[in-house]
Amino acid sequence: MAQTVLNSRAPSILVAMATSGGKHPRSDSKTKNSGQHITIREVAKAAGASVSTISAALNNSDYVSAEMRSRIQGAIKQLKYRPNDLARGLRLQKTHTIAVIVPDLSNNFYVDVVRGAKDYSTSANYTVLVGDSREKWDEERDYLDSFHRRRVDGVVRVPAMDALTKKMKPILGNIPWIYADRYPASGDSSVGRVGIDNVVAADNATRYLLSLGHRSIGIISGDISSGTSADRLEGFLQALRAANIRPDRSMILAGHNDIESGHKHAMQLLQRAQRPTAIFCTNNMMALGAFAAIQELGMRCPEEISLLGFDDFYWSTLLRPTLTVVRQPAREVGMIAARMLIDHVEGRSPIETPVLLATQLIVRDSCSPPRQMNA
Amino acid sequence: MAQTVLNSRAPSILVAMATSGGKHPRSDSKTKNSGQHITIREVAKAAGASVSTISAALNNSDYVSAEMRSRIQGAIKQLKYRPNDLARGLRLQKTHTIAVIVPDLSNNFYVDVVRGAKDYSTSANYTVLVGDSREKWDEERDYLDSFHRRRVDGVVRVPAMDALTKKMKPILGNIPWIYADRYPASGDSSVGRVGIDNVVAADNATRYLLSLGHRSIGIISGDISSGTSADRLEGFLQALRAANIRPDRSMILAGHNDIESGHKHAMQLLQRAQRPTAIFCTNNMMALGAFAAIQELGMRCPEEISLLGFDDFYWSTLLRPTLTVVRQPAREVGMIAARMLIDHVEGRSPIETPVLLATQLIVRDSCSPPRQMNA
DNA sequence: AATAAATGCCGAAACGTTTTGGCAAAATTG
DNA sequence: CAATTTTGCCAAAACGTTTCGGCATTTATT
Repeated sequence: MAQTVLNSRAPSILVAMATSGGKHPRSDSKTKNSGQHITIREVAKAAGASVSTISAALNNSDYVSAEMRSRIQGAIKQLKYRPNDLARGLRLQKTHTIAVIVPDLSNNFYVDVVRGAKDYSTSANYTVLVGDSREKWDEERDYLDSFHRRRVDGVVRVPAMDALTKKMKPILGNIPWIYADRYPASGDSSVGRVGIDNVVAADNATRYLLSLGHRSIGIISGDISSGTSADRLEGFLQALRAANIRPDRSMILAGHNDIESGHKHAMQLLQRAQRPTAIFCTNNMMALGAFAAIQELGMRCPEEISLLGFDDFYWSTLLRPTLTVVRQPAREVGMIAARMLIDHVEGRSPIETPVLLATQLIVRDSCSPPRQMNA
Repeated sequence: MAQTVLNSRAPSILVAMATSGGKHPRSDSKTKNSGQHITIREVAKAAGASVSTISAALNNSDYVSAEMRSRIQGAIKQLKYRPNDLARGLRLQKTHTIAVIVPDLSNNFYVDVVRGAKDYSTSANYTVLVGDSREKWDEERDYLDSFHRRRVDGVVRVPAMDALTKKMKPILGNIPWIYADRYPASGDSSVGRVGIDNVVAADNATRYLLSLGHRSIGIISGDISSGTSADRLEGFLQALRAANIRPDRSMILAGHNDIESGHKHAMQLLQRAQRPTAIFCTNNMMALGAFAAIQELGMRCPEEISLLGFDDFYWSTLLRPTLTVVRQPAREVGMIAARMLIDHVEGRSPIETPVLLATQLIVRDSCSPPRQMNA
């Protein structure tokens, strides 16, 4: 058992032999096909039929006699024939493929969006390609470009945070796309968008905090180039106004939807002389950052500070305290996005857009009434 | 069970739904191309050159004059031409694409594997397709089939747990594949495999528990149809033997690498009359399940029970206690798998296989010396 | 200056499918 | 039984690239 143990750093590249030999070794003289894969042509030969008949049998339409059909099946099985989707897509001018690009696959919310899109697509006989931009426009652009070159039939897009102002038409051309979850404040769109009703979600969440007695609430929201973040902030403010509380601008911080900015801004809020009694984070990563900040400062949650997050994790209940969050129907967002996109692609009449799904406030342990003011 | 479609109020965008009319508007009578995308042919026309010259310029090889080249660039930019990778792949009999299939994208370990593979591939001018089998062979097979039909140049495979006995050749044909992380006990392989040295990783981890004074250690390992799990169990036993401890078979439980089986088996271990003082879980999901079980039973960790896991999470430090784990270089596993696969695809001489990377024991708070026996 | 070689470009043939129009034979009709 | 339709199959033309062999020019070599 010769086991090579490589240091993870080891860059050792064992190099190149001659690339391609001068001669192309044509081994089989029987069939014209030179290479790797068996083609419909070889199936035809084996079944004693013509190429077009094989194709007809494959797309089981048309007139193919039962006998011929079974002969073809036999040949296919025996040769282990697999259709070439490149050729198919080229000829058909249709790939039966959609792409889904999300900003962060390590965020389970987006994994669920992807899975939703995948499941719907599968049921509609489409396959999906997934991209993971890691919140970087450059990566997103590269993915979109690649999707374009592969001629996907459409894309479900959750833009990276720094990509919200980018124009899509130059990148995607005629390929339709739909926004899921996030969407740009500027209304560049193609098929529409699906997400949640961010305003009412944030409004409800904030009302919950108010109902507990909180009057001084900090919010760590996303960048307002995102319509999503803007809406959540809007909902927050709306709830405050409804309760006749004047929002304190210094309590409103714009993060970047990642752990770091959640942490940074929570630190900032918590170390003020007049600190809030509750913090509302408008996405899950920032909530995690805030959670960490609270732990670091040794503050007791929820006794000293309440924390309200967005999006649920499957491991939310393992944290102490367990996290109270606004749960979004991630999977449904993905499913509906895929559905709308595919409907559009297939020329079916579109449903109204934007589609806004309802959220749910999952009350757990991280929020409680604030301590007495002078405690 | 979210409520669906609530359009209620249209917040920012009223969105014109001017999508496709019933008729297909054939606007351009000039070019032969009927449809969506601009082709190299139209670029040729615009640049006043032949198709083959455009191609030559594109693959910037060959003899193309500077003047012609810039004229072509101009036409490309103006028409927003994007090469069609379907046609390209068909002609070239090579897609410059590899696929990566992992069993669970909601497990961050695999996200990192994917990202590693993606980053290496990008640097080598390959793109990657990712599949997420959710631990189900059926889904994995469908993905592999799709990859085959797309004629990917190779696949990095982390098999689903119930897929370890399946033969690949019938599915993938001549497409080469490499195992990453998990591998089947039966040595069906193509390019080789890359992972960690599971035996020594588990051995080291176990020795650590022994060094703390634990003598009664439960292990929740994966199914032994997985070579990976078998190796980890082997390392565990090896460490016990080296310490002259006779392994207690009833302390060895085979889980399924998911939260549920971690939970179930931990419950079982913890509710025995003679319960272990430490539990070793050989993957991260099972560790989480065990963690939950401990919390549920209201046991104090590490005082009453030590817990040692596999794989790190980015949020491991948010749990209380923080988790002591064996950290695997997930990203490197992905990178090296991609490297070996691409090397193979391009006919370079392969490095020795299997490639086994070193792990690291991350000591945090979930393990401590056991309480006095009679406490 | 005559020849050879390099340069710059092009037409046509693939790559593996699907589709269209056609052609026989069989089945149906009058 | 003749005329028609249906059935079963096939050949060839696309789809958008790359590559191979040519063919003119120009440039280099005697």
